[in-house]
Amino acid sequence: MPELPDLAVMAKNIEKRLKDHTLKALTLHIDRKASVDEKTFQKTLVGHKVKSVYREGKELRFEIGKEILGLHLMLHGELKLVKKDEEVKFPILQLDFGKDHLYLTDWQKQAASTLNPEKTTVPDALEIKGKEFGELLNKKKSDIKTVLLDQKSIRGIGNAYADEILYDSGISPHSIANTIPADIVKKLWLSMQTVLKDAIDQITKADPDRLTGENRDFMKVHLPKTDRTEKGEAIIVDKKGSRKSYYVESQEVYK
DNA sequence: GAATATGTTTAAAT
DNA sequence: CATTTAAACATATT
Repeated sequence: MPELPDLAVMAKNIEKRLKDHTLKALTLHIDRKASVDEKTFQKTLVGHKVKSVYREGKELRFEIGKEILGLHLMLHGELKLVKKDEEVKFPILQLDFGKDHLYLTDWQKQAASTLNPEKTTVPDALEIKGKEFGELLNKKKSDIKTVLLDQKSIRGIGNAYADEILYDSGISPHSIANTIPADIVKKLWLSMQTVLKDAIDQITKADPDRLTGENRDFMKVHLPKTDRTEKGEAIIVDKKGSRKSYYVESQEVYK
C-alpha cells in the first residue's frame, strides 16, 4: 500500500508521461467504488487533455479538461501504464491515451474513483502549519498515533510512516496527544515534514520512474522482518486490532 | 490446502 | 458527539 511519499512520486511521474495527452476512451470495469457510473465518467472526461496530476491526502488527482478525477488506492490498488492490448490483472478503471493505457487495478476491488471530489478543510500532512498542528493535538485525548492516522484530523499519513515519524521524534505511539509538551510537539511537526520529504527524495532517487507500488527500503523502525534497528535498539511490536505499531523503548511516553 | 496477515475506510457500537 | 471496534475486501504468504 503506497503511502504519501510513494503517491507524491507517482503523481509526478504520471504527469510527466501523460501531461497534455488526450483521453481517448474510458472503461469502468468495476463500479462498486466509483462515485458515478461509466457513462458519466465518459461524458465528462473523454476527449479532454490531462492538465496535471497531483497528490491530495492519500488520493491521486487527475485534472482532465475542467474536471478532476480522484483515485484512491486503498490497501492494494496499483496504477499501471501499459501498451495498448497488454493485459493487466484486476482492472478497476481503464484510461486510454492512444497507444498508452493507464489502469487502476486492485485485486481487493477496493480502490475508489471519484469524479470532482468534494473540497475538504482537513489539512494535508505536508501543508499544515506548526501552530495549527499544535492546536489540533491539544484537542485530542487519544493516542498520538491514532491522531496521525485519522484522515479527518490530518491527511496523508498511513501506518508505516506514522511509526517512522514517531521514531524520528522520539515519542511513543502510546503518548496521549494533548499531554505532549509544546516544544516536543514542535519537534514532532518537524519530524513529520522531514521524514515525509526525505522519503520523497529517496524514492525519487531510487526509482526515478516509479509509477506504482511502494518503496520502504529506507525505513528505520517499521520493519516486520527485523527485530533490531540499525542502531541495535530492540524493536517492540504491538497490535491494536489488526494494526501493528513498531517502536523502541527509548521513545518517550507522555500521559 | 487451510489458516493467516494485510491497512484503509466506513458503518456500527459504545 | 467523540471515540472505539469491527467488517469488508480477496489474495499471497506461511
